[in-house]
Amino acid sequence: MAIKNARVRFAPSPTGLTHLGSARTALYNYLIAQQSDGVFILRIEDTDQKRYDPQAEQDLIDSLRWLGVKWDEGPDVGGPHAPYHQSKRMEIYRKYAEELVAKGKAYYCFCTPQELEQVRKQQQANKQQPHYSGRCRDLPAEDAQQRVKAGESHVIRFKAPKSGSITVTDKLRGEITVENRSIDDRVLLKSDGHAVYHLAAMVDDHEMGITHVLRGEEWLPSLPLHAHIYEAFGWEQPIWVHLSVFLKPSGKGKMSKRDTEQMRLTGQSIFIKDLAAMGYLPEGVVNWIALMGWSYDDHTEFFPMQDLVEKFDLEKMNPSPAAIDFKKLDHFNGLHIRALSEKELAKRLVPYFETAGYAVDAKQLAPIIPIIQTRMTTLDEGPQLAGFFFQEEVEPSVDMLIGKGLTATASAAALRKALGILEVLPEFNAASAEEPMRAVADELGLKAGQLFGMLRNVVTGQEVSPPLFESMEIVGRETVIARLQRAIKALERPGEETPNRS
RNA sequence: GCCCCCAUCGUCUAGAGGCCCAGGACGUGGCCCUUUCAAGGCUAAAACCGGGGUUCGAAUCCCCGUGGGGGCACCA
Repeated sequence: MAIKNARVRFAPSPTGLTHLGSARTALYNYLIAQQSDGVFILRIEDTDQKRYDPQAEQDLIDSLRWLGVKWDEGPDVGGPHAPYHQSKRMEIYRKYAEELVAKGKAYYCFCTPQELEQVRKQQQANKQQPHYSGRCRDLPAEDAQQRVKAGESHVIRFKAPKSGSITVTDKLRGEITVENRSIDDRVLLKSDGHAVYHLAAMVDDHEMGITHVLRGEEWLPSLPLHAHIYEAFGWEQPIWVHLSVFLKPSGKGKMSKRDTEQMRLTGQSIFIKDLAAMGYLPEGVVNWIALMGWSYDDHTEFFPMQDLVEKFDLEKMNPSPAAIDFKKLDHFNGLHIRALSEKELAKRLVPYFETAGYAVDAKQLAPIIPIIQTRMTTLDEGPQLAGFFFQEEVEPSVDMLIGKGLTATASAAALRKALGILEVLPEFNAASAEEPMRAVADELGLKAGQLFGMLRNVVTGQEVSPPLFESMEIVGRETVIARLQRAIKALERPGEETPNRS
């Protein structure tokens, strides 16, 4: 069932780095807007001035941009419902809060935080669900008005019904019914004049014409409250969709702050920013998180963004929590690396070579792409794999230069023989070098692998490398010869007569 | 303590009463390809939380239990 012209929003509270959970919520919203020819709004929920962090907001914008999740309206791009920072919409919330007071659906409360805290403690001690005492709930309107005018510090509280029950509908879970007496008289407007989430989000969603609210599961318990607020205003509710939470890789519980730090130490992270630095592709990350909680029924798992836009479907979402699996991210990242054009991959590799200390451009990278593309799971592996192409000199240990089951002298002799032939080869390329080298091995009674292994170490300086002859061609005859000569010299130094591991 | 949500291989999931002695993917083991490492191909092991119902028939519906998760702020 296709949605048309959805108006959706992602409304984070920038208090820390953007992580996978937020990214997925943003992604799903974006997909719905895209596929329905709708509008995706980015709204910043910064009504808690103590916790708001401008750096976190910048990180949010960078992370979303990097992922390719684009918004139509938002703080940086503007739009018909500006401003998009809730801290700049105070008067709007005040007006609506007063409206509820006038309707008898909310009331002024003069209880101090200390008083509330005390009551709460007592309730907890009595093993009761902490609820507002109701002390100001039935204050005569005149008196309350008077005290407000006199400048007495106050908040506005919602007057939740005390009897009966309410039934709300979540797209993934169906109808949820709760007793009204379990719903508290929550604060809507704080004494500092800022609205609380419960008011600000409802007002904005209504004013911005939001049709589908996709948000984290942690909001599910307050959904009945939100439904009551909508009812109090006489507004029509949006379609509510509560996304399951992400669990730790172990599947045991939500990621705690300590967990995330622990994870970063081991080279993994749930922060988008880190993932980018670690060499993951936005395509890989998007594909990965899209499939945590949603699936497509023909078993397809490879999804470029455009396909997600076409295929994503709220009906196929899964309400149960999902454990994060970084192995699967590696898999998707590899898939997307291989799906990149050679030109594009070269371009994306440049920064990783730069941070590894190689000053190369995409053009210099171009020839090596075909031989490294299937060998990478993350972009930062590029320099490890192919750095030797750009090094003046490689530094294999003497041990590495000795062929399997050979002595140093035998190894030196073999390399010398190979050198003699490579020097005079009429053409120096992968195709022309392989056969003669096989012949050399034959002649010396060596297995091809024995000789090739030595050559690999000599030319690349590493035991794991891209294919040998292709590498030699790219490195070039001159450098190959120089590296061979150096290796032979190292091998012929006295005292190296022990046979190598077999 | 109270409220809410969830429950299929180790993990992500397919499964909307017979198509399921449960399918795919990741990971793991084996084989093939191969100069290393990958990629690719083939293949194997691996799950319906438990108990009651309903029904001719239940992974699928209902109830209870258990387990897991989330929430109970002038935070979002």
